[in-house]
Amino acid sequence: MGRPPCCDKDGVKKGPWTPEEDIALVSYIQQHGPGNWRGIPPNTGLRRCSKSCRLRWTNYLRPGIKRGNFTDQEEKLIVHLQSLLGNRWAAIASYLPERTDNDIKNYWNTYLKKKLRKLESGGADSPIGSLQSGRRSISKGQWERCLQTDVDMAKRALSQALSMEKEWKSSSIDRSSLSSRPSSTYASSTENISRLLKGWMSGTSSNPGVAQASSASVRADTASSQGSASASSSNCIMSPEPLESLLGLHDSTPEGSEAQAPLSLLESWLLDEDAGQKQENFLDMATDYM
DNA sequence: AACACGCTCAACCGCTTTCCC
DNA sequence: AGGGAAAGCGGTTGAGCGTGT
Repeated sequence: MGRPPCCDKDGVKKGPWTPEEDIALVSYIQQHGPGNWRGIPPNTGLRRCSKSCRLRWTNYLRPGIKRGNFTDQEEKLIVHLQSLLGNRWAAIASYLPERTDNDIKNYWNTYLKKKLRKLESGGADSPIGSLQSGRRSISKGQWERCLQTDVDMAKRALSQALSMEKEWKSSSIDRSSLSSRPSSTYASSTENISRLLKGWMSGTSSNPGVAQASSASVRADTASSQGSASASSSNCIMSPEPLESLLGLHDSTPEGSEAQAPLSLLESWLLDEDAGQKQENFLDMATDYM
């Protein structure tokens, strides 16, 4: 017999979250930060398991989540990364900080997979099609080499990302600097949650690290939607700052350009429609930074 | 207007990995 | 070192909604 499900207890609620539950969860995380998931149900009175709380936060309530249609650039990035990393949605999501792994997974399963299948059977007149057909057109030997290169590439990119995260976590970077995130497109199912988070974000951006304790911080004001990302990295391999640099979300060039250079190259490589052909060029350049 | 069908996406399940004692 | 608990992750499900007939 396997371990019983964590939610397999009497009185544990399942199904869609109510606005009241969302507010209770956000209020708690506002005070204590994300992470101590098992402490949430007993301390908030929520009749949810810790897993459900974590999922609700990371997939829905977390500030900075972008909802709505994926852009062409995001689509291409997902296709590239999926071909590189496989179905490692959390790793892929780390390159798209405003998207959740669940969103990307859903988008892939419901749309991209079908689109690619269609393109494979039909023509390849889209960027994705050209990417895929370009991949297929290379010889077997080249393909095997590319495959190995892909694996190496992914390893290097991920190990670099991980080392950057360590630096970020251990450093005393003012997390409020992350509030340079462009105006958030975050949207919740309820106006209440949206307002709550707006209030929270405006509060923490002026006083980073110190959560505004009262749940009365459900503010109706239309404060700036600039957010503290201190709580938004729970499912990110990379820190938000390098990610934003990677994805061109910053206008300015941050200091420490040695770390930035390979990532910029990675970005151009990932978004390059002739990835198969230019991969080696990238690798040559990338190894100069290793 | 009513029904059937397909699509989307939030949420759950179960397995794996990581952490802590 | 080993075992248990918690967290993380990917696959899957199903309710709700939109669209076509």
